[in-house]
Amino acid sequence: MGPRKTTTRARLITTAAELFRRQGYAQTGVNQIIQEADATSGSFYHFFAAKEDLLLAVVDHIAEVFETEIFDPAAVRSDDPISEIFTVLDLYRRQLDHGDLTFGSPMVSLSAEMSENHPKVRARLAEVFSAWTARIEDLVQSADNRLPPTLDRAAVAQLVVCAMEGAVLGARLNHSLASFDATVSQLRIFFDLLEDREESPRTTAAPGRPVSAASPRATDWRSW
Amino acid sequence: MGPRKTTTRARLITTAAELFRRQGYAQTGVNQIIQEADATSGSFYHFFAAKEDLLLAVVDHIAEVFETEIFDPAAVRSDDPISEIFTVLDLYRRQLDHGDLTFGSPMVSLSAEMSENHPKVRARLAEVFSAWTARIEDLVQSADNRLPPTLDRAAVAQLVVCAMEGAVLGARLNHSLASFDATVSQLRIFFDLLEDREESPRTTAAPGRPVSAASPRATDWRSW
DNA sequence: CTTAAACTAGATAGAACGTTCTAGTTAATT
DNA sequence: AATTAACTAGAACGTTCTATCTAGTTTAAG
Repeated sequence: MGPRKTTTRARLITTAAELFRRQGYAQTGVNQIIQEADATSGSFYHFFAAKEDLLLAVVDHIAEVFETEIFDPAAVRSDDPISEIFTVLDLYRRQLDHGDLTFGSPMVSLSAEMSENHPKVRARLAEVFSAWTARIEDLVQSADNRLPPTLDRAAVAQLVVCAMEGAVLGARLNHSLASFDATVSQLRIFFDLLEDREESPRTTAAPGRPVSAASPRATDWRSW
Repeated sequence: MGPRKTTTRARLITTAAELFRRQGYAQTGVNQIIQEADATSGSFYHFFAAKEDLLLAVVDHIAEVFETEIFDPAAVRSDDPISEIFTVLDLYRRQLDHGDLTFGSPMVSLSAEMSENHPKVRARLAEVFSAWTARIEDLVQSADNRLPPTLDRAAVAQLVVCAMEGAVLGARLNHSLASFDATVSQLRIFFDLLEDREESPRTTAAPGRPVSAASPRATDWRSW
């Protein structure tokens, strides 16, 4: 057998990732991918049985890039778990700016586009997002002693991830990172407030919370 | 002249809105829209010069539905501006459930899909989101006296909208409203914390806020 | 050097796409 | 009833799409 060290497959994947981000999956033709990756349809269908298989490879590639470019560096350069969350957000932010006045992440674009037409891809994307949320949740968990005990760690992590993804959508739409920055700044304030609480808890809960029944009282946050 | 009371145009728009939500714009063919709306290509191109013109009509339709089905009812049934924000979120939530185990809003799907290929549509979508954010910001502004004066009203509104849109993405992806609910619950806590502050302000700021330089001190929030 | 697999090349098939076209029908106005 | 515009109908056009096919080239192993 004669395996060959090749870059064609990799070029197809990275080219496709960028095109999918900019134009979407359906609006990107195989021919365009082939052209911009300096390949031919022969090569393409040698490596991928169908366009959708390339898509799956792209998703895996993105997930990997996120690990090596965002989560791992954030873990290295941060000691404090909460500031690590914001390091993740900052590193993510940098990935959004593509220099050409377009912003966005292939994950967000693909997540919105993939529907019941592509159940396998949808499932894979859900997995990746789930893993991200779990990583954030771990970080929240690590800051345990600084946060109110009744706080739902998983829910906080989901707010962070949802706000992040929504902010990416805004950045893409407005050609600007302004709403991303505003969103992060408010998350910062949220965490600050959560931490402040722990040092000086209130003795009474606020009256009149219209929706959430039986909201936890502030005095329950810490047993002292 | 003989104008005719017709429903064909409306049927095309609502059918397309639903198909665009489920499948995306590019993946939805004109033929499918025509079929499911019980129309023909003759009718289609009588009302719309091109597929993209239908898309613009769909976006306008969605914006209108949001006004009449979400923002207006929320304003009617709420007296308190902050609870009105959460009424909006709750009414939005109901729009997400389509009964067929698929969740999502056409706005989010289209926003992610529309790229530089469709600058006119992108601009219109940005307008609509901008209007939503402005409405939320107005509500935050109305709760002025209950919130810390240094709080950036626009930024809070952007957090709410971004979290909302990100949560829609999550709901779509996971076939579940769980992450939407979790996100809203944390927004609730955020607002509660902001309001609590006003009633029982702390006398010292928390130490060690890693990113935000010159964070406002708690004692500045209210002059008393 | 031989051989076989890995890979490349590009023409082409066959379906789906958005759109156009001509012809016909419906409904309001006079 | 006549007229005219609004609207419907569906076959057909040209393009673009994904995928296939046959043929050729490169690479590594024996």
